[in-house]
Amino acid sequence: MEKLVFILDIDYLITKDEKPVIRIFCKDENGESYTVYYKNFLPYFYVYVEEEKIPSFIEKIKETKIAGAKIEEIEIQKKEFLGKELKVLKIVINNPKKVPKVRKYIKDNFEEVIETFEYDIPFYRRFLIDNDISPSSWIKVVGIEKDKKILATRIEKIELQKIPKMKIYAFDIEVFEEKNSQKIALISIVGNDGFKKTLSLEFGSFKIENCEVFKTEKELIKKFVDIVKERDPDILAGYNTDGFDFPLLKEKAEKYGIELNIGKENSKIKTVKRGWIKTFKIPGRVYLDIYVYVDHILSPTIKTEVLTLDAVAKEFLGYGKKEMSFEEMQKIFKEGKNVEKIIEYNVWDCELVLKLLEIFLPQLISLSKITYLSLFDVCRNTYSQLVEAYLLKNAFKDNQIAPNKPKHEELQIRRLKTPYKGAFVFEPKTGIHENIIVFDFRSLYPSIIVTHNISIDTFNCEHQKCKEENKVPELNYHFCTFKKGFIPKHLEFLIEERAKIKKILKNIDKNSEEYKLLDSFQYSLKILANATYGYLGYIGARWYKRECAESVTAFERFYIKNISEMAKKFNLEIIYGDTDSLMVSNKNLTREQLIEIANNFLNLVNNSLKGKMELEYRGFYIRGIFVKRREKEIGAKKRYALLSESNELEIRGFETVRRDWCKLAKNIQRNVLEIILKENDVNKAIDYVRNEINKLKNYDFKLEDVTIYEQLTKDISEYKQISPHVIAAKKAIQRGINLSKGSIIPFVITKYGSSISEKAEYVLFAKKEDIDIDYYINNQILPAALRVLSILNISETDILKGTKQKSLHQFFKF
DNA sequence: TTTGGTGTGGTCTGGA
DNA sequence: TCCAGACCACACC
Repeated sequence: MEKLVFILDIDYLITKDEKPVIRIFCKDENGESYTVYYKNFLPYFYVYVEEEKIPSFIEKIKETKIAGAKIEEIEIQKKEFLGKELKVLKIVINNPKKVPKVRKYIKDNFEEVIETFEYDIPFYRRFLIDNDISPSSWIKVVGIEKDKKILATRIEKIELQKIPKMKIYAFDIEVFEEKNSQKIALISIVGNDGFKKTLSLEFGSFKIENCEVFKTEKELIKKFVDIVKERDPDILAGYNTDGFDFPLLKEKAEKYGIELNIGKENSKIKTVKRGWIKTFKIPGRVYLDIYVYVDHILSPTIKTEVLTLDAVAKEFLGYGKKEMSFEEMQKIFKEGKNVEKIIEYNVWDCELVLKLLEIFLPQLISLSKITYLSLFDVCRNTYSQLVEAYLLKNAFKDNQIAPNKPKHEELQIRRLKTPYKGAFVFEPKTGIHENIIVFDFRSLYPSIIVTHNISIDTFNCEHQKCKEENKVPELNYHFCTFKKGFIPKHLEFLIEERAKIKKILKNIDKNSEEYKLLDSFQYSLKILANATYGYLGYIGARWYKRECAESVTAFERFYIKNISEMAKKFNLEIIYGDTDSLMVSNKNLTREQLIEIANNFLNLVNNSLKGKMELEYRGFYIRGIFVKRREKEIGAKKRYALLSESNELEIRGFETVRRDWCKLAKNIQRNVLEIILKENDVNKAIDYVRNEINKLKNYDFKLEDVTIYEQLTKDISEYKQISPHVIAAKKAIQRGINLSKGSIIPFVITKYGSSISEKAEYVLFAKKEDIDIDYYINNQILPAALRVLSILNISETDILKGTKQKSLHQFFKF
């Protein structure tokens, strides 16, 4: 028979005779689930042996058992390794689990073995790569079917864009804390098929639809297991379920002797260690913890400073969680009144996860298609791992051998290298400027890599021509111009695919499914393209090449300085610029004149740029402010605010956009910027700040307004300098709060203590009366406000004592 | 074993 | 007591 199916998850089994069977969980067009078994694929790795000793080496290892594994086949292959041809032996063995041992044995026991390669690629990925099958795509399976199980004799990839309807379920657990013990009080499960259920322990009496009450945790967990098995979702998702819900569920299940066999075919969940992070595999289902995806991939591109479900939902959906504090919830549990409210809250969390998944799943699927990683892996990987997976898959296609991951020793060497010189940042012209035009290079780093063919295999080639025509500025490096490098080749593919998709997107309905899918695809391509430069300089990378990363920034400096010189020739004054952007202005020109000149400049620049390089017009700004560095006369880089023509403020670097300043100071600074840039009214700004300070003095504020958030970036014992947030954390830990490396500490500064650190207190244990008003005036509000106002010659005294109005007309032209 | 370098600014720390 | 430098967090691109 023949069957068209969509791959959801993939793993393998080992038969009794120690042979692997690839197992693919999938769905057909009608939404029916199938499991495909495929036996015709064996694990292997490569051995690089001194050429003249190849025959004798083969003789020695052939037909022997090594480290308990059988060698099935040895094949001599010609491959390419970092630009050089390499003759290697492909060693095929019977059992994927034995690959590390066999490899180690061969490496350790045969002198003629120079190196071993590709021994650490997970078997499921090896299968996909070698057969050019991407997960999250359609395949045609040929074989014998019985009870939705297919024993496949052949598997072929099929190009098809659509995605079958999937059964997606989200779950969430709430706990009840009592006498140092934690009980699972509630589990809600919500599906995209309309299924909705809450399992609850007994708390007083309440009646609510779709809720089932249990006397014990044990019964409750059992029911959870039953529901998952019975509803049989394709995808099971949650928010921070790797870190909280599943570890708790596992602990309790073990305690009560319940089997968490919620996988397909009754298989049990497995704990998987990824580095020092634990996660859980549910065989046959796609288990996604979207918090991990947000944390690893989305966090740098989103605005919110905390990654709670509430904040992330607000950013992507426009609405957040239902309101309920932990304390309130515990009180409700304890008193057994109003439990409905918690159930509603808990179910809503699941709904949010489902809603977020509508946005994230297409992205995950796209990334999975590009990298050949499973959805499970894509969801939990970091940038470097995504880039590496993409390169790994393409290495096979190009007959390249992948470099090995650096071992401990190599890592040490790489770590010790001093950082290389990075991007160029202009010193801003301080003050308020009017009529500002901003340009930036479109995807600068990817463009440089492609245009200058920056790659390990093209680095410092022998050709004289390349030395002359593709030399790196400031450095004694050059890159080959005859042969396309491995990295630029595949980076260019990403850029071009993205351009194609963006073109298509222009002509389709923004609300259509197709648009969402393609838009996610182009976004995924962008993520990978932008991460490639960083990957080259990442010490943990297989394709690490410091000189390549160094060359990219050298070209960056060359280009940005070049165009700034050209801009000057056009009578454009350089206000500021950072890495790939340039801000220009000219006091003596009108808006229209300026835009015309800018266009001429842009044309000239783009005509002179080659390859993928392109300068873009980002926008015209009515006004902008650039401030000075603290106690210094020079302009502060990376701190400015621009007012766009649509009257919106774009604020960069200021305290307003930082997490480690209290809301009060941040709001005041933002409003000062608004008043200055929009209304041009300095006196109003001064009055405003003075008034806010008075409000503070009168205790007219909320505790959350004065809360400062800072992260514990290391283990608490590792701190050499005890900062306020560290003290606050220490105090909180003593009082039983669970805080560790990675926690974000909300704290306030109180009156009690001599140093600021001593005065720091975890916000939960502070009251309004404890607040050190002077600290907030002198160390929060005033610095934040004066950062902006001092550029207009306003001083602390002007705000605190000054009653006379400043005449400031000289700063503005009307 | 959490892509890169550049940059600002607060607080602490220890020696003058 | 003062101050420079170290430490630390977080932003920009």
